[in-house]
Amino acid sequence: MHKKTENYDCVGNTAVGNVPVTNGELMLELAEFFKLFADATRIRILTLLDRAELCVCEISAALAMTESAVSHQLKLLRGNNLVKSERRGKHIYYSLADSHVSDIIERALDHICE
Amino acid sequence: MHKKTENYDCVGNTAVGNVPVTNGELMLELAEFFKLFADATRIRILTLLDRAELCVCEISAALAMTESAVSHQLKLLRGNNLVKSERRGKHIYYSLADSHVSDIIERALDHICE
DNA sequence: TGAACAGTTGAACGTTTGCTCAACTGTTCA
DNA sequence: TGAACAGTTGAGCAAACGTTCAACTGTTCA
Repeated sequence: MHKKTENYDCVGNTAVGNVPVTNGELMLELAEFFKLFADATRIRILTLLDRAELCVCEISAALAMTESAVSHQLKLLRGNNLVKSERRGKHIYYSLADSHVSDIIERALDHICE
Repeated sequence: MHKKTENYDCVGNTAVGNVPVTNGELMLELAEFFKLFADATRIRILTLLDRAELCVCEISAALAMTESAVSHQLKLLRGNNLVKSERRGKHIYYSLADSHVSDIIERALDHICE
């Protein structure tokens, strides 16, 4: 059995998009970003919103989930600027904040479908 | 307080890339795929391998983690065809299985860096 | 005003996840 | 052969996660 070994001094080395690899800061940010897509509920919400602007009760109906569960996920997505919201009367309407979002999902679909 | 409501019949409706949205099958597969990127250790491994083919001990040294921890993650990545491995003598060398991988990471970086 | 609807929030929970540890397999080389 | 190196694996554990539940805020409309 073996233990932790010394870290390379990789500062200055670059990889994907001229980005330092082994030092965690940006890599952690990247992982946090992918986490937003790493749940079926959130992906379904994002894909719904790519199709149309929807209020919470429409989303929860479409997904057959409680408004509470959906609201928790929307809060996460909103907090990370993947979606934006706007109250109109009784309803709060959500839509994608950014065209990058569907872009990234589409790219992943390419991979999955060979 | 409110309870679950009825599901829309969304079969046939399409969104991103002509893909049904609310029925879980593909959305779940998509989420599973993003989960592979949703961890700093795995992202760092993938980004390292995008730069060069490396054996486990090199990766574990670069990340300052035990070979065991790295090996567990490599097993996951290998099982999902993101990386491939090849034994040469004492060492087992890993490399990216697919050019889509760095493509997807690069796209996410675009988003993060505004 | 107050009842009903729409949505949010925090605590509690069961599940999933990532690492550690120890034991194991496979390869080299003396 | 056997010791040393390289890597894998399963069990165990702590932390993170997603849903539920109940209580709350905000808006409408009669």
